[in-house]
Amino acid sequence: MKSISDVIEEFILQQLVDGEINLSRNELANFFNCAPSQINYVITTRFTPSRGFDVESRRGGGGYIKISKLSFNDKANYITSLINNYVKDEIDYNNACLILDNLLANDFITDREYELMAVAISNKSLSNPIKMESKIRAKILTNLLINLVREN
Amino acid sequence: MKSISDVIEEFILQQLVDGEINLSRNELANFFNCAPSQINYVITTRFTPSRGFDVESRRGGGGYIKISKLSFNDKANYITSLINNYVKDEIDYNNACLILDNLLANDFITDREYELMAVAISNKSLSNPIKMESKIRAKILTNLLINLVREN
DNA sequence: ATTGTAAAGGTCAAAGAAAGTCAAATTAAT
DNA sequence: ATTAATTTGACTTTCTTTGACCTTTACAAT
Repeated sequence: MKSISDVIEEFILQQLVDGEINLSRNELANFFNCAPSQINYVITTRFTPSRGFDVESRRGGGGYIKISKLSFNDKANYITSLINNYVKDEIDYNNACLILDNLLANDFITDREYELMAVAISNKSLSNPIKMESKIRAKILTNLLINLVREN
Repeated sequence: MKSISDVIEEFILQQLVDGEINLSRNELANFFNCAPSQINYVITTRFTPSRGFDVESRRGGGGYIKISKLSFNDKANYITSLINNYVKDEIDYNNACLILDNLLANDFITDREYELMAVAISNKSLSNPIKMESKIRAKILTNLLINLVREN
């Protein structure tokens, strides 16, 4: 059975098609017949920055909760700064993995994607001393495929 | 003699005709009048990846166990044959993409994963004439990251 | 200007609801 | 008679729900 939190999440998501909504915590709680704090729970667990959302709110009379989809640019900036500050034009495998860890922790990539990326840049993939593109690529691709096969 | 585990296995298998089921561990245990952990036992012994099943679950309120059949029969063989027959030790970008197309068409990878893989092996990632691993890797990683930024 | 009050929303911790783990006890197979 | 497979249950971990109490804000009365 779907939890009430899931239902609320879906509901909010639907309203979010335009990129932004303003909602009233109490009204929403009332509508779904739940504790007002449940709305906070849904927001803190599902509408996190790492999932690409931004939330602002105001208390008191005429208070509100505004949820907006993170614009591309925020995410882009974050990743761009990773590129500029950490990757630069040279990086070893372990430091590269630290970056992947970071991406994963921020929910920018899934576990599977993490694996794909890690494999693509692994020493195993790159240990070809010859400069022929196609050979290197073949190795990378082979390792990506093996990774898919390995599963679990 | 048929054990209760066998019966539960059959039951699950029946529901699985559509390729996927969502079940509640407690309900099932209740239905079969067994310990909840027996469901785990059945799952870990019978619905393993190597038998072609994937299992995911969630705890807490609204928790569930989702079992799904891997859509392709012998995924490993299939992919291995791709490696052996098409990739070999050299492959150009366009042919590599044909393989990715194939994987995508078979639902072995998501759109995002397709992108990641394509970027990893793109000419852009590999056009470094120098044989220094770290530089090549940095390029690949950078392109993977840029790809993430582009997304959507 | 100051203060009081009601109307929001915020926090946090306890209770509840699932599922997971592990190992002991039992049962089946060889 | 051993070994392997199954069954059970106590204990753990994770996620959700609820409620009591806190803080901020707008507005009206002084």
